[in-house]
Amino acid sequence: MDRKFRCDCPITSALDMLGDKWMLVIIKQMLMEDKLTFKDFTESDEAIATNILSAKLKLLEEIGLLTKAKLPNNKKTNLYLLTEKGLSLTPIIVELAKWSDSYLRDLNPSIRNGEGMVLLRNDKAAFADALESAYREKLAGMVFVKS
Amino acid sequence: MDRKFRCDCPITSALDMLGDKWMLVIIKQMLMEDKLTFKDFTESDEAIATNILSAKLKLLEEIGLLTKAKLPNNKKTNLYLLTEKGLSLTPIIVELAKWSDSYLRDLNPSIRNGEGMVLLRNDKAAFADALESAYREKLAGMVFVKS
DNA sequence: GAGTATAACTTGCAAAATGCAAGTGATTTT
DNA sequence: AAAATCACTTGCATTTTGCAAGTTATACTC
Repeated sequence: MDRKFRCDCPITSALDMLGDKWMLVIIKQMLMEDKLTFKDFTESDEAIATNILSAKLKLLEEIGLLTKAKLPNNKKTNLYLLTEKGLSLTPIIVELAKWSDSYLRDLNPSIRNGEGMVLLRNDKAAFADALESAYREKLAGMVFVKS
Repeated sequence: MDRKFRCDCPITSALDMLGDKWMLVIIKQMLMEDKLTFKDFTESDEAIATNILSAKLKLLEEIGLLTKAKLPNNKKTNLYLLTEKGLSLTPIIVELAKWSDSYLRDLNPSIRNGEGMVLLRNDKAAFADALESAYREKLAGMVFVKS
């Protein structure tokens, strides 16, 4: 029994799993930025170090938020794919985006303000659904072997 | 210029502020557990150390998520109160609760499963509104002096 | 009003998480 | 066969978190 959880509060328990610098960033990259392979993650804007990435991917797999897979004809490259449990973090990520859009621009003026923000502002549930659907469809159109 | 933000992604920027073990836990305690004073926080289930608490409260104030106040007849006790910017984190906290309720019970079976969960499951927006209203009303019924 | 208790901290040090740079071994490409 | 790529690991520096003990100002008690 390793004491992973601080107490019986659902919110604190979620943060015991997700409350750090990287876990939700990695999930976001999978969901919204087409990151699939170890290399993909290392090339992101956030510039995660490979040792941290390795540790966090392992953790995310243990928790059940992602699974590893391979393409049928490639023994080298790993694919990291969101599970249902991982995909279900979408609403949290969307709320983070919305809060940033509304309240964080004065602290970080460089925050992107593109096309996609319009739907987020008008209908965040639709925005979340669109993200989830797009991800599911990507998986549906892919041939891979779970490892 | 201190490099607080990793990049121009809204989600990553939110996590640059909130992505640690304590920031959202403290906000939650204010919003849902009537924590008002330094002492209140030290007595919570999560058992935060006083040095960490002190540092995080300072940070939360700098970011503008809370303000300090005092009761008119008491020069000793500080009150820590959520600002609008802080209160607007409610939807994020609610989504964390909902995710925990749905997906984290097998990893932490001790997660509370009380009365309040029913509304959360049925209508999370109503749940969030109820939390925000209750907090606003508490403030409205209080006499304090902002410091 | 003197002594005790309380609130809100700070300080010093230990432990854990994060970060950087370099290296390794198994594929895959040329 | 050699070179490049991918998915890591290792060693070490830095930062964050955690524990226990102290400090100061205010408030309460007799």
